[in-house]
Amino acid sequence: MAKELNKVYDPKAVESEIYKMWEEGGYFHAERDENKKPFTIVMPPPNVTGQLHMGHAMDATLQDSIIRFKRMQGYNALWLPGVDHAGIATQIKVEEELRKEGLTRYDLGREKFLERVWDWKHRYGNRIVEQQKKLGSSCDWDRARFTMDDGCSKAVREVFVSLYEKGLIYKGSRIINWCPHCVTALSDAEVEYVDKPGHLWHIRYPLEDGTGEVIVATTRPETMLGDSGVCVNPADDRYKAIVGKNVILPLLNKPIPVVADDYAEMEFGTGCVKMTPAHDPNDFEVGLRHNLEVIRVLDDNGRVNSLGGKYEGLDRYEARKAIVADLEAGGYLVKVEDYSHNVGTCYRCHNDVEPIISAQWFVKMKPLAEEAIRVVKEGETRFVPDRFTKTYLNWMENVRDWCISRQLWWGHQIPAWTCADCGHITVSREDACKCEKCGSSNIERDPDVLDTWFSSALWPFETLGWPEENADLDYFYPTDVLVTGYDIIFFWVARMIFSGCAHTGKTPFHTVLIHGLVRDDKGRKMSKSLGNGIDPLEMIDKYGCDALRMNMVTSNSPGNDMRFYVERCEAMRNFANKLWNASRYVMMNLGEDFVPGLPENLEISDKWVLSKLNTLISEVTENMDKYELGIAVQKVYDFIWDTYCDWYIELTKARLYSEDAGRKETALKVLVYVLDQVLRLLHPFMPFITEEIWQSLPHEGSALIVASWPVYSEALNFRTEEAHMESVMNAIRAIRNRRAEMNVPPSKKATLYVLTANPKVFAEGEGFIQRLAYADKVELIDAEPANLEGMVTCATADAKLYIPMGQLVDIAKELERIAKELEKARKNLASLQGKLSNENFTSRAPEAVVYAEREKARKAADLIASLEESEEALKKNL
RNA sequence: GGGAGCAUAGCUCAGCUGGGAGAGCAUCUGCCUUACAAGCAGGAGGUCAUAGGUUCGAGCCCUAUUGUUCCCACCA
Repeated sequence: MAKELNKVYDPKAVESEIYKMWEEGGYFHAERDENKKPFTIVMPPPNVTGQLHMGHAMDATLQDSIIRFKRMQGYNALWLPGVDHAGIATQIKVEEELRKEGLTRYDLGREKFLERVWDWKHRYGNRIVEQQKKLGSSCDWDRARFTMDDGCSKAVREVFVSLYEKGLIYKGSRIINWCPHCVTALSDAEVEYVDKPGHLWHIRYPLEDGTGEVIVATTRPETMLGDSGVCVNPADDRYKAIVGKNVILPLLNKPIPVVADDYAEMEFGTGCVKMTPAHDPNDFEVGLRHNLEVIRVLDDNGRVNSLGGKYEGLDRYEARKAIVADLEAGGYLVKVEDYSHNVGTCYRCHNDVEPIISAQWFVKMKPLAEEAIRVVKEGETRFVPDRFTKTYLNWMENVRDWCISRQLWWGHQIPAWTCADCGHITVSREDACKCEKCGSSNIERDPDVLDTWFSSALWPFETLGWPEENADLDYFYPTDVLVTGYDIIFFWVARMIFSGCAHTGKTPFHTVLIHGLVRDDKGRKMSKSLGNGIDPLEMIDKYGCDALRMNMVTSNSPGNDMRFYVERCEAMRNFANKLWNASRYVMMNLGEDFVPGLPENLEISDKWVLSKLNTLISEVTENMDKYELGIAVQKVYDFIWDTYCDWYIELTKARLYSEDAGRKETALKVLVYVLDQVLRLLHPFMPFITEEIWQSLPHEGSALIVASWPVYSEALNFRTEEAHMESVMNAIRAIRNRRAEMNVPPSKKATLYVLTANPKVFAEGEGFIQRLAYADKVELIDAEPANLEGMVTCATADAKLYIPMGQLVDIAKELERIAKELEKARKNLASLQGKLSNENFTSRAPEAVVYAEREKARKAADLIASLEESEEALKKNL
């Protein structure tokens, strides 16, 4: 049974094998089972164009840890994966490929282009999935979905049509965010505002009647080509006389009216604002109120169109230059100020976004937001950490209609057909062939596709077969936890919540676990352009998947960003190695006939470790339940390294090397038992190494991945033995301490005399003290040695230990040290006594706390007494 | 303009329901002690940003301040 194990853990040798074993064993697959409670997580689908990055690693580690924990707890755990078609990103990728062939998508035409994209998807679409497997993700790959597969497409169509029927989707001309580079409309969420240095140009607009002029200020002078008015505040005395008059728009030399509207603020600039209804949302509103002409002067590529007179064809920034120059030459430019302002940029290509009036499709958000607000307010969906509730509600309460049409080819094409004869729009679940109003077959399908996030919003239920009624949907939906970064709360989480509520009548998950961003070691966002990204696959290659996962989950708390340190991978690799070697030690000592199980004749150290393990189990389970993965894993780490390796293994050595087969057997059984339990606790975080070791240990069941999660057992609580063991350990620490101070190497052994009020405890601990405190012999004594010459003393709360060190001991120095220790102990006691003599404390603090303080005071007093005795005795020897 | 996070050892961060502060890395000392030098044993290093307050007791709760990061918002 015991395999020959390498001295150094080699992740590469085991990871792919273990993963294959899991996959072939079908452990990732979840089938409906009415006898088990389901636990479902849907994976945020990575872009089909995606390359695995640290964000994925974070996402996957958290989700996989949770799903593995739940699976071990006996839930029917389903982690549902999939891939997103990623409209713009994918289309751009394929267009780039085409460009290398000297082609554009227009050369191919829509149909051929889409074939090309599908072709690309079939070739490269699986790459991200293969990379995810390297992270150890235990997803149900059999159920993997794609946002453009037939089922999802059907769901999208159903949602679009039903919202349209309810009047919650409409087509209208609005000011939208237009990206001239991607040549499509964007939603508000897809615009990133960046503070950019710019200018404020003050321009003179003469009155038509020659009686004066007004001066307007603008950050975007090129938009003046589309000006159709000037606005002043109705309460502004300076301009009351000119309201209703016309001013002459410079360069174009045309009259435009002066209107009065509250929108113009008297304090800002001159109090006059130029109105460009086609290129500014506020101006558009003002224009509606005052019947101003809407003059769109930029085309889809951001160039001035035919309404721009001599500037036609110029790019918006070239036009700006030309116009400013002409204004200056014509004497219209009053002044130019430096001015920093917020510019909207496209979240995909980072070019400046242009507000443009355009006919687009929108989702009416207010009615949908109501329920989405309610479910969160009433706790049906809860954010972890809680503070993101506010972020979410704030957004949802102020949400504006969602622009969902995109001028792309790759995506779900809008199921709307416009009739060329009567102009009616037919929206239909089935492809329409004639106008539903006039019956004409002269209809044309809307060329636009839907925002990628429109289909992502349906992810939790479209992946389970919605809109078909089916048993899987009933069983696994609503899902349980959604894990994602705070950067896509608006894009995705919010939209899933309102979509789930609207279409299934249920909030799609009860918990949203939010994590932060993974940054580089200088705290910068990892990005392609900075070149500071660290490749998770490279880390896996170097340190192993488990080490990378541990890096993600330790020293990290929900919602907070983390910096990625390669050193931490190294530290976690070391931890893996530590566990590996501890296991190797255990297995090396197992005989062929070893039978696992908890033995009857437990010794003090066994009870100590079992009791500690028991506490660990209950704490870790509690932490996991509260999604405190970082805290949970830290406790397991500490237990394995400190409790199990540094202490328990050392404590068992005397028995393992002894002739007493019975005692050896007991020790081994406990060693194996505790190791088995601790492997289970660690498995969600370090799945590979734990499975590999577990498989080598004697075990019941096929695999650790489906082994049961440890449970707290009252029968394994050994409080008294735990305390006794700790008191022996304290003595060992005290001696090691003294020896280290005196630079005595371990090889130099000495006899040890122990004077204690608890001889029974120390008699039981004799062997430990001898072995771990480097004594050649331990003797219990019942009185202070008469001669303390050459004797080192160590005092703990319940024991005094004497080590004859001959020449090494300088009595004067010993006295000095004892004096120092005494001072410290007295201070400590004084503070404890102060507290205990405080009536307020003893009466108001919880009993357990008061009791603990009394115990501390008692121990401190004992220590002082003991130190004083030593001091006295040593003085005699001076 | 609104909202939020963060400020703890030299560095990066934990610290769960308030009971006298921890880890990793770095550093210093001594060890190849037959699982592990990717290790063992020991040490040094913190007015928990500042000032108040609540409490028997505050890193943790409240208020204000400073610094810093982020999100949201249509002031030309």
